[in-house]
This record gives sequence, structure tokens and C-alpha cells, in this order.
Amino acid sequence: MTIRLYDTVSREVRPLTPLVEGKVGIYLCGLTVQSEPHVGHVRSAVNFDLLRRWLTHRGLEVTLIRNVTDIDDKILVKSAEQGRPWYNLAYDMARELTRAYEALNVLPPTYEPLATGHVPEMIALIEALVERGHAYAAADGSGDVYFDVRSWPAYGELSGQKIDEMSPAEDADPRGKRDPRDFALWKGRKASEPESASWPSPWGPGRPGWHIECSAMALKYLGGAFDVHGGGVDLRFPHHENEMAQSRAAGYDFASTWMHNAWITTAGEKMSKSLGNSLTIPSVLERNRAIDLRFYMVSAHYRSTVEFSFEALDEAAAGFQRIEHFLERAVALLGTVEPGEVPPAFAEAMDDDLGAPAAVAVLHSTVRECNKLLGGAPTDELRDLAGQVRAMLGVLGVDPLDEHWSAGSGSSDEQRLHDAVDALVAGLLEQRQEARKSKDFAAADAIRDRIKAAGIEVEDTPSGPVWSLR
RNA sequence: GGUGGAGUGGCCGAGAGGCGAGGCAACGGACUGCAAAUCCGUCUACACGGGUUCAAAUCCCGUCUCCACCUCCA
Repeated sequence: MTIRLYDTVSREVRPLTPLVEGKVGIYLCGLTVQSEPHVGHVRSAVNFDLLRRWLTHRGLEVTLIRNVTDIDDKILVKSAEQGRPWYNLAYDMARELTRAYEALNVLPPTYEPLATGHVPEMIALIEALVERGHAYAAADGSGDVYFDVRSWPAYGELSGQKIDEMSPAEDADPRGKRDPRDFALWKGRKASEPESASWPSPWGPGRPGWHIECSAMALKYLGGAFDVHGGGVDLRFPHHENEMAQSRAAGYDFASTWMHNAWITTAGEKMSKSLGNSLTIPSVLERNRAIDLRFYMVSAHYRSTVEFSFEALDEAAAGFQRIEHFLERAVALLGTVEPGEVPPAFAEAMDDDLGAPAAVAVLHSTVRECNKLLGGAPTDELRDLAGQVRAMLGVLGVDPLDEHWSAGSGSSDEQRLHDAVDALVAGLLEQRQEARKSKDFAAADAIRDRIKAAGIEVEDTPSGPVWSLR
């Protein structure tokens, strides 16, 4: 068993060889909490949750660090527009994001560090870079500190670019840079910015540049060398390029594998460009179930662009509900279904750079096999295959029988409501069965129509009629 | 200008030299009092033009279209 992953630097699928046997350290760039999370925003967390679940399933002990960027230009600008403190906006949006992750059954990371909580670590790292001759304080008295890209010959190795071929950034604000491609490690406080958004440093009050936080936090929680660093494709450059450069220039090996998930687009464009409010997680969840949304996101390959549409989401949901429906019937027939082993073909697909689409195909064909057996008596074969289905769904994070998804209906009010409806419907179904027995099909159908009008579907199975919400 | 990615059947989406992924929809059949669900079957696709090869959706050359990134975007 070898797990293979696509590495952005070498541009090939390579075997994952953990630095410490049996353990894997993953750093995932989280979000800048500046607005409500939309479908595109949560993709990387969902994709890396899949990675994490698969590695764990394979018996590896995973440490997953996913940060939150809670201070940056946009947060300052937006909070000022909204007339509230920047930290309130950041905190609010961070909580919103957590809710979205929870709704989508994204397991909490090992730790979720905040940028603002790691300023001393960042300062230490910047100081080390200055000492080693890879960073300098701007000569213009701005209090900025820049990374000197010319001092690091390997610069560009992640995104495959050469410094001289990059279009010289028409930085609105070249400030005190030696080279226009130099990037900020530390930003001196501007008079227009709130005092609360600055921290003391050897270069005067200011705040961290974007990239340095991830280096500092990855080094703190995962050490100088770790296995996987992930994020969205857009982060490849500049963010990850810069992170890699500054971390290695400071003397650390840093990540051995760099992984990037593709976009979810709308109308063929990145979501942020054309975004209305309709695609924020809370509003999508008003229309669709979270489990369907997760299935939709998880069944595409993480490196493929997904063209988001509600039609496609509904299609995925229809396919998923087939699986769900099978499980319901299996539980009805077998009593319980315990998660078993994942079929070899599923494992093979997942080992190959998280081949979720092929894995989902295995899931579907296993369900088909199960459905064939479902008409008969309970057998060990059926029990076994149903257990495989649950195992696969568990890896994908969409097992309807898992506590996460079933908890809501298992408790108090909802359960009581269900029992009440069940009692009422059972009475009606009894009447219908009587009518059917006496061949009064008009009466039987009238009862079924009436139940249907209330939003409840009736199915006749070998073991009698069964109702479900439609 | 540089870098990376994409174009696949009615639709969504895999694959990456031979053996037709899978799903959704549609149609036909089985089952059913009729349905629903389920099962079986049908619908033979890879942007375009060349080339390599016994064999190309897959490799090579060229063309077109689209997307992303090029210093604080998931």
C-alpha cells in the first residue's frame, strides 16, 4: 500500500513517504476571515478533510493545522466600511466559517491557530531572515520589512517562474522595495490604520505581512520539516512561493509535498468575481441539504475545476439519495449495518492521488450489488457489502448513519414529531391496505395521494408499505 | 510577455496508448392492481487540422476557444 499524491513542485504524482513513520503533518492555508464563506471558499477544507480521513483510514496519525488569517488589508478596509472594529468582523466571520465547516462535516483540525496570536513567532522569523541577509528594513522609514527575492536563487521554484519573466508588479505602492518583486514580511503602521491593528516590533509598530504567518505557524506546530502543505491553486503564487522561499531561506526544509485544490467556478469564472449572495454556505444550505452539498463537492477530483450549478448539485443529490435510500432499506432488513472494510478498488482509487471519482464509481456499483440482494432474505453477503458501503461513505464524510448527520433527528422534538407523523401515517396506511385487500384501488390511491399531498411518499415493499419525506 | 490548467455523449463528470468509469436525464423491458423503489437493456463521446503507431480521447506538431496566476484571492 502506497499513497500517491500530486506534488506541485515536481509536477508529478509521487509516493507519500512520511518523515516520521506512521505520522503525517499537514498544514492547510485557511481563509482570511473578511466575508461570509461561499461554496468556493470551503472547497479546500472539504478536500483536505477527505485527505485527512483517507490517511487516517490507512492507519496514519494525522496532525492537521489549518490557520485563520484574522488581520489583513481587506479586513481593515471592510470593517472600516461597516463601522465596526476589525477584530469584530474577523471574529464574526471566523465563527460563520466554523459553522459552515461543521455543517459540512469537516472534522476540526488538530489546531486552528490565528495569525494575530503568533506575532512574536513571526518577528523572530523575520529577524532570522534579516540576519541571514534575505530580508531588509525599507530605507524609506515606513517601518516595512521586505524579503529580498534576489538573495534567494531558488525563488520561483514552486510556481515554475523566473523572476525576470514575471511581469513587474505595478504595485500601487512600491514604497521602499529594492526590487518590485520583493514582498512584505512586516508592514509598518500607517496613520490611517487603527492602533489596535498594530504590534510592537524591532522596526516599529506594524502588522505582519500575509505570507509570514503561515511559515511561522507551520514551523511552530509541525516543525522545520513536515509532509504536506495545501491550499487553493491561487495560493500557489504568490503566497506559497513566498512562504517556501522565506522558510527555506531561514534554514528550514519546510514542506515535502505541496498540494493545491482547483476552483469551484460559476459561469466559467472564479467565484469571487461573479458572486452574489446566493452562493454563501448559509444560503445554499437553505436550499439544499449539507450532506448533498458535501457529496457533490467530494465526488469531483480535488484538482479538477468544478463548475458549480444548482442543477449539477441536484443531480449529485439524486445520485446520493439512491445510496441513502439503499441504506435505509438495508437497516430495515438487517436491523443494523456496521461499517466494514472498504473494497480494494475503492482503496486503490483513493491511494492514487485521492481518486474520488473512481472511488465513488465503486460505491455506486457496490450499492447496485446490494440492491440486487435486498429483495431476498438477509444474508451475510448483503451484510458484508452494506458494511462496505458504510465504510466508503465514512471515508467520504457522508455516511447518513454517522452521528454527525443522524444526531439531529435522534433527539427530542424532532424525534417526537417523527413518531407523531409515523403514528398518523401508519393509521392511513392500514386503511389503504384494507382497501387494497378488497381491491378497492380507487380508495387506496386516494389515500396515497392524500399522504403525498402532505409531502410524504409511500412505497410498497415486500415487507409492507414504507413512508418517507419527499 | 511569462507560468499553469481546461475543451469528453442530452447534462454532470472520470480516464491518459488497446479492453466503452460512474452518475443524472430519456427511452424500452422485468417487477407492481397502478405507482414508487429496484434490476436488466438502449443511447458508442473525447475542440479542430496534421503526424507517430499494428493501435491515439490518451503521444508529437500546429490552430482555435476558455479559465487561473504573475506580490496580501480558496
